[in-house]
Amino acid sequence: MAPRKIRNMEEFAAVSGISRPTVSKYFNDPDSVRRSTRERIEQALERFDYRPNIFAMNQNRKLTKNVGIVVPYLADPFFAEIARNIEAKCIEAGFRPTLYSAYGDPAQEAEILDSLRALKPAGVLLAPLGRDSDRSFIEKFCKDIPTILFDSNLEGMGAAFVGSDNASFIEQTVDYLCRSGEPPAFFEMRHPANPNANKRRIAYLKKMESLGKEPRVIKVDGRGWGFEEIGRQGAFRLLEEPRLPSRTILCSNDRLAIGFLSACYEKGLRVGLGEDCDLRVASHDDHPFSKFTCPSLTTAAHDYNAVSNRTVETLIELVESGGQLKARTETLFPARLILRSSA
Amino acid sequence: MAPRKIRNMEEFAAVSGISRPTVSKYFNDPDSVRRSTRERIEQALERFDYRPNIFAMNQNRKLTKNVGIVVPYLADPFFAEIARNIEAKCIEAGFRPTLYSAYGDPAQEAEILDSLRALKPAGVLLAPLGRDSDRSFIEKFCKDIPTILFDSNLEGMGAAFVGSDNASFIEQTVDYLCRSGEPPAFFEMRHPANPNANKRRIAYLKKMESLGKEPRVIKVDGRGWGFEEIGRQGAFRLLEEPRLPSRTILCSNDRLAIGFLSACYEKGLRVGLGEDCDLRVASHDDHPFSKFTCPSLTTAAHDYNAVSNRTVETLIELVESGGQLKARTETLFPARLILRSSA
DNA sequence: CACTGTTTTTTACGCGCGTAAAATTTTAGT
DNA sequence: ACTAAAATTTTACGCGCGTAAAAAACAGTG
Repeated sequence: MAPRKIRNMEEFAAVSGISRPTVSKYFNDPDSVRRSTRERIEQALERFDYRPNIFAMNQNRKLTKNVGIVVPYLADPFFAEIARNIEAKCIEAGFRPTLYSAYGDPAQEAEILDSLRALKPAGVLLAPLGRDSDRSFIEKFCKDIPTILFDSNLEGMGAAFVGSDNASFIEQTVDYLCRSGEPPAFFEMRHPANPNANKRRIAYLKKMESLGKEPRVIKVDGRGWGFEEIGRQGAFRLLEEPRLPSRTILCSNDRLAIGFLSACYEKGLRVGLGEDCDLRVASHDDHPFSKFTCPSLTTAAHDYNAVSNRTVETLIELVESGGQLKARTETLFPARLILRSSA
Repeated sequence: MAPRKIRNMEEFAAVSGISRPTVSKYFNDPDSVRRSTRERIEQALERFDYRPNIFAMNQNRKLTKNVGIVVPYLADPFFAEIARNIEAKCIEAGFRPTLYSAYGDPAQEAEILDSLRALKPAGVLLAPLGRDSDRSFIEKFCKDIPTILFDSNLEGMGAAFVGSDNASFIEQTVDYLCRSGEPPAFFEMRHPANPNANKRRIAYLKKMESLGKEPRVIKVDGRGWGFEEIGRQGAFRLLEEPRLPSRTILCSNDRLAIGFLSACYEKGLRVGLGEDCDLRVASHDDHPFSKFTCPSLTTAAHDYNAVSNRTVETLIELVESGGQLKARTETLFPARLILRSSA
């Protein structure tokens, strides 16, 4: 017998000896049909390879299984890594995630959300651009589509926020640096796009104060998402000055630090915590490459796994409660200090 | 007057005073309707914000504007970067690209292609996993769906292949290294997943022979996509041996080189081309971070722009010719040598 | 003006499935 | 064996749009 091509659910229902609406119910949720029915469908599924037409499925469904994951810049390994985690967990939970990147452009971010709207997603996991985002646009979007913010928070928007506790990052790095040597100066971009950067600066100032040390903030110019180059140029300018504010530099994030280290190397400066070293450099994020910098970077790590787990768990809650949570929650995971050679 | 919500094309056609089929034609291709008609539609489009329902659109359309972009590992900045380029160019050309990553897993690659099939894409741009790919599966897919391979070739599959000329990479780096010092040993993974790696080894052997130099291939163990770590561990083992095959190391790709450099740094070896240096290290790909390694990496750069342009151009040809090209073409772009400090 | 070829509109149908309501069967419980 | 509850099937409709075919409007000729 030649198992002819199954063209639609009608035909598949026929060959499996079940009515089409029940088959439809099965594909919507396999556990919503009787066990014996389910087995019969799955047997038929092995003999004939049939998949429901996605477009027809979603056309009339109130709620799809689509999930949009939106990040600000996918070519940044940090976001690539967290997107990878979240994507895997969405699939595990039975969703159909699709990945989008705004590539630093607010117009593209808005365009993504607009086309996402058309996909009737069960939920959207959004790591917004931050300062550059069109806030009122995003606010409107969050009201229409169940959205969870992650990584960077926009006050009050979305059903929940899941991210890392910036204060915890700073407290651990500053604490360690102060215990082990000279108090750090804080190295950051003058106009950071990401709100986390501001939280980190504030946390730095507060922590230094609580330790009774004088804070020093170094602001470097530069725009866009080429953080390494910005850190590098900023380091060159800083290192040309007659006196450094401190011989211990705490970068706002690892990508700046990567650039900073490359400038130090080029200048012939030794970075590390030995007596013979000229500088100590530490940072935050535990960027996938921070293990391979020269020297390897002392940093504070995100709990990637916890953030992505919690984000997807919250998504599931949100979907199951019909797109509305009782209250907007903000979950912040603490950092883990990673001691390497640079400080 | 309160412009009430437009629910569907029917209503939009009514308020714009045009028949629905004509409106449908407009959305399919704005130039397919009379100029005056087009203007009337576009005026109405400004007064009422209406977007056709994607699911309903694609359900009956023979050919959608969807394009799938599939890469083997999106958290690898090289693929993130090329995906970014290709995505932008697809949008420019009027397609709706969606990005997928197999994350090194052949099962996931197959799953992506399967779900892509359901999206009736106008075309698929596929950078396959390579050695790990389920070849017969991909072959079947290419027969059903217009597919263009990029970055890494699978003999005879797809309508065309666009990538970089591995021989050109090797010839330039080997040539330069031989002119400027000791001939290089070639450093690679024992079981590279990517077919480009094999082409590079073969090109290395050939080029060395043509220069009358003795080739030396160093193979390091390790699996998966953590190339930096593999390069690093391989370097440690290599550097422990009493004698190196050469004091000039040519890595198969930049990510291995990044790991190699980090091992050198940790061992206290100076890498560069000065008299006082212990080693020279060069590589291939011009990875986004290769500018920031210590020392900065001498490498051969892909012509990202040419590859992504040509890929999308070929896609357009393919779509316009109805999913079939006269002959399968293979386009290879030469490398550009980037001289930095490591060699 | 009639004549011809091209757009546009009208009309009509179908895509593949979700889903609601009513009729029927199965299951669980006593 | 009987009954209420749960699951399934039947029936029927509609989603929003693509698209083919026929009719009508239009533009360009002589």
